[in-house]
Amino acid sequence: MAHGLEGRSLTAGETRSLIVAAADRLFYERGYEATSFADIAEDVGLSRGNFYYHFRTKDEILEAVIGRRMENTRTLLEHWEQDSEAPAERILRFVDILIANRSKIMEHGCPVGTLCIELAKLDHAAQDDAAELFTLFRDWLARQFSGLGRAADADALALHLLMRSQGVAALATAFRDENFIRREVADMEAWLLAQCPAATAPRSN
Amino acid sequence: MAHGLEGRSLTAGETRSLIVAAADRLFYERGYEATSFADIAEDVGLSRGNFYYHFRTKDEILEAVIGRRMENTRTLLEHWEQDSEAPAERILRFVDILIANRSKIMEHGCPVGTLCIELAKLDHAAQDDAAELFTLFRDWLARQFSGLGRAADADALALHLLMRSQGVAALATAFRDENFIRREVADMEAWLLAQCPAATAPRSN
DNA sequence: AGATAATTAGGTCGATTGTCCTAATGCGTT
DNA sequence: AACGCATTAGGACAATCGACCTAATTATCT
Repeated sequence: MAHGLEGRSLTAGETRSLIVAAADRLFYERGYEATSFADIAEDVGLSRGNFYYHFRTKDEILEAVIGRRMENTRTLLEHWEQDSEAPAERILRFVDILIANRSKIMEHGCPVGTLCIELAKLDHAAQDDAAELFTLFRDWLARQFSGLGRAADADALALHLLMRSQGVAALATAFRDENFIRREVADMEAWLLAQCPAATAPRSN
Repeated sequence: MAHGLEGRSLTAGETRSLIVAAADRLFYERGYEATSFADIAEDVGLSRGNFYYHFRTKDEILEAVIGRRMENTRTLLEHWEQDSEAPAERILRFVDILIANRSKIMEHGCPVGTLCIELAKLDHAAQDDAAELFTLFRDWLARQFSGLGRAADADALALHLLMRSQGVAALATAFRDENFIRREVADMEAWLLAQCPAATAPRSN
């Protein structure tokens, strides 16, 4: 067991967290619809009856998973903001997700993008909540571009970078081409430098 | 009825085509897994039993749908090649899909990209066949870039453009923002001009 | 027209889905 | 020790899934 609480039984909140963590991973790897109650319960090691005690509907689990991702994303972005001083460096952290997570991305795509697409096709009530995950990155990136002296088009630049990362993830999954990821990440980094008005790049715009 | 064959009953091949066309649309709009035999049969107006006469498994339908899309895509690319002389113009045709299909894209994403992602998550046997749809565009675009004098990096440029269109489609679905699509399409067109060595652009590379 | 093949309709199969219920167990408090 | 509450296990529910079969109908050919 990985939770490190073998000595005693779990509180309801802890069990709930284990369920949400398992659902998070399974929704990402297999998709929301393709993941059943039984799949999650088996993954956590619970009976389906016990599972129902914590979550009564599948929509409830989805909401909890999205909430968990929101929280994790907020934490991640805060850490990036603390670790790096320069906005450009922070943005590079975002771009490097594609490299760091390349294996999982080539297998299952981007967790956020694929969830949004699936929920859109299902016309699911939570599709706007899932899109909020994108908004988190969007606003954070826009703030970094503002700090880079591009306040006027910060949101457009943020969307552009998000767009690129989504495109790279999608094609990386289809072609399973790691070199393609590295090449496009390098291109994004070059693009980023070109967007920096006061940067060291001798390129004139 | 839209098939214009009311006067007589349909041959097996015609019924089969209707099934594949309906499955094509439903797989796109709702997703592969979320579309059932009954959904397709009802859409075409057939009984499930009759349906089974034409397709014995769901994988068979998927293969037929992919085959249909392959054929349609080949035809589309050939027409683009016939309608336009200049490679740059042809590439613009590709980019303009995002504008022409913006409504459906904002609802259900890109037909090719979303299918590839879903099949990847299901670890479906046909995922490589679906990726061949991308290859069709990839090779066609690479030929156009070669004709543009960029034979050396034609494939990389083709993948880059594919990547952009995928990214735009994904974010357009999540945010349902038509202005975003138009802005990114304009950016892609500007990028395309910049890639043309003999173009009017005074940019030196 | 009659025989043969192609096509269709309707029903059924076991498995799985999300959802729900009840009985049993664990645990802290008195 | 006994109570009360939180948690769990295991089964059961109707509905739906992909898949399959058979009988009836229609079309085609001799």
